[in-house]
Amino acid sequence: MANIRAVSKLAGVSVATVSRALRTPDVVSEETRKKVIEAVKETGYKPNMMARNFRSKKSYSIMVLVPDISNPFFSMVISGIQQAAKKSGYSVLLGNTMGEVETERELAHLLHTNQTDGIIQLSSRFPLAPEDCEEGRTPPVINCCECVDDDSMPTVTLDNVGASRAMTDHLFGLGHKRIAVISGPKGSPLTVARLAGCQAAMKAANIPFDPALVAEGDYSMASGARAAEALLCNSLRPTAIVCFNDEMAIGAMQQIRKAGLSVPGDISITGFDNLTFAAYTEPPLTTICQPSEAFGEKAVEVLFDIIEDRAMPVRHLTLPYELVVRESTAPPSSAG
Amino acid sequence: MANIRAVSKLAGVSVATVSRALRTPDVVSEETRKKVIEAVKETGYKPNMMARNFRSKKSYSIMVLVPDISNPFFSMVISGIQQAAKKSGYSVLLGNTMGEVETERELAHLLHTNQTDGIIQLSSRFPLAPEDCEEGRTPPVINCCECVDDDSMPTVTLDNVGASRAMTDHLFGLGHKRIAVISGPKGSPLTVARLAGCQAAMKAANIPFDPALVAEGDYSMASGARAAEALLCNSLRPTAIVCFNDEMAIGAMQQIRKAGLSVPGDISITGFDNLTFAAYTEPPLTTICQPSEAFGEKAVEVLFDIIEDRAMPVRHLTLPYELVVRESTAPPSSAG
DNA sequence: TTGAAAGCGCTAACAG
DNA sequence: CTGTTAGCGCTTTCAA
Repeated sequence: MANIRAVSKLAGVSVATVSRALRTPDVVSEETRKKVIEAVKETGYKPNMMARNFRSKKSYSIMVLVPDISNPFFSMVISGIQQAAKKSGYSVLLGNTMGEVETERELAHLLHTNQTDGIIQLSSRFPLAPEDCEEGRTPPVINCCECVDDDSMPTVTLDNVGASRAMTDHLFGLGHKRIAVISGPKGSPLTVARLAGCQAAMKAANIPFDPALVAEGDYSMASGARAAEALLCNSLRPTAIVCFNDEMAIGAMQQIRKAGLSVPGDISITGFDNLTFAAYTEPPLTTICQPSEAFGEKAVEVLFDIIEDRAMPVRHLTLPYELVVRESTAPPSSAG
Repeated sequence: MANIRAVSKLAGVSVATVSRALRTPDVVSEETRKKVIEAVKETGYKPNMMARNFRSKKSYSIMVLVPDISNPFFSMVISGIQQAAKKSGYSVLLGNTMGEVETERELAHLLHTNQTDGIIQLSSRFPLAPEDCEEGRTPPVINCCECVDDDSMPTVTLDNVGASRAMTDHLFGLGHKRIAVISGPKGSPLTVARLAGCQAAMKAANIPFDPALVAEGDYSMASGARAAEALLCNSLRPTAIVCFNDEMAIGAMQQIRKAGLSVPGDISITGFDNLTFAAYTEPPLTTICQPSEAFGEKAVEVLFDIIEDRAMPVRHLTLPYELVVRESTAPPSSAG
């Protein structure tokens, strides 16, 4: 492979000039630039990015940590990240963590070995090992589309409280009074936020909150089915179930069918995320649309603010949700 | 950040010795090794991978080109790739191409700028631009889980002919005679292979192949719905539809419901891929299970054979499918 | 087993 | 505007 020296020789200029002609063309004369371009073509020269990055102490890559890449919601966010990164000439390293702290830390370690310039974490944990972050400056690590307990980490997040409140209000508007919830892991910041939204709506509607109507899931379809099964055992059956993601809603719907009940005839179901699949369930799912691609774009912006040490880094960004009403919600049959 | 020189000073050895103690420990004396380890700890030294890679002319990363990362099947394959890559100390660069040739080439170009050591392409095209591959040696580019027309590119693929034949046979076994197909883009190698499987089964069963019963889709749910709509207009309605992926099957099922027909009562439906969602559709989907994670692992193996210039590179690998029978298939109602 | 020294390909002062 | 020069941090001969 031709290197910069070969080009400089052929063009009859110094290597520095070649470098400049390529990186900062406006700083070399028209004539030299032409000679260089010509020589580049002739030699088939491709700059060695490894050398370039090494020299400039930047990898021009960011890493996205994702608990489970086969979750379609995360893939859409990642898609947004990649698009935005590409615009700035960055590439995206994938870090599938399977939710394991150890794997997360291992991957986050790449930051300190100069293999990546920044990290976008899609789950709520701060990924750096304690020994990895004793520096004074803000580490280039941000969170995207999750809630985080400590706010040392910049975030791009949804108005989760507002969204779940809007969803609960939608059900109240249809006449539901006994509303159950299939939540994420209890205690996780995201669950806490969404639960708060539901409770706020109930409070405003003067309906007491019944903890027995909250079943815990882990965002998988199987867990949604299990949780629904538990809820159906309740002496007084709920007339609606708010699920904290679409997968659990899909699992719940299957379980409800198995129990011989119908959606929304007997029970209304709602999801969260608006996966492409949500429009194709039977019945199509009422859900909250998260701007997944925008999440990715914004996350990249915020991260670059830190990486490039900009004066005014945005710390916390909240993106808007949208309630998407489909056929999985309807007024309760035995109204009142 | 402490560098190798700082460590060597503190340990009272040369930088070469530090490098050796870290990379090839068995070649330095027990005593020196200890001194070095100690100094590494004290200084908090982390080797600069950018420098290391630059020096050794390897990026230790591979790139996966994927037409659409939000397709759950691809994400599972990618997950397998990442796991296998990590085992060998490689990281995975993501290349979402949105199916665009231009983007593919742009990304594949990273190979020639030393930003990646190899490419796993998840769609059927050879991704290198012509001007990028005039070398003598095999480019480190392989295909995974797609069929490819020219066999210059090594592949890891499914027995697609066998799988679609098995699926068609399953339907014959149930008594179906009029079987329609919702295929991928016509002419694409994958479509050709799967269609061949269906036709082989039909031929063996002495049932003539009717081109009017093949509707084209693009693997999206929406396209599956459209294709089903077209097929339902057919004067003689099919009793079963073989779809070339699960998403199109899901779209088709919705369309069939909309037409007031039932699955499998009026029409049996089959998919391909066995997405997690396939077990949760209404009714649960009969489909072909592809070993998606194994795809990734094998692909990495084959790619490494090329990257590391092994003597006996495997060129073409075929992985086994599995027929998963669920409730979307049943004997035709008006049998015969 | 270790050290000295060269140099990977490039960028970035600093002079001119 | 351009050339000279000095490295970036590491690995890898080559000698000792």
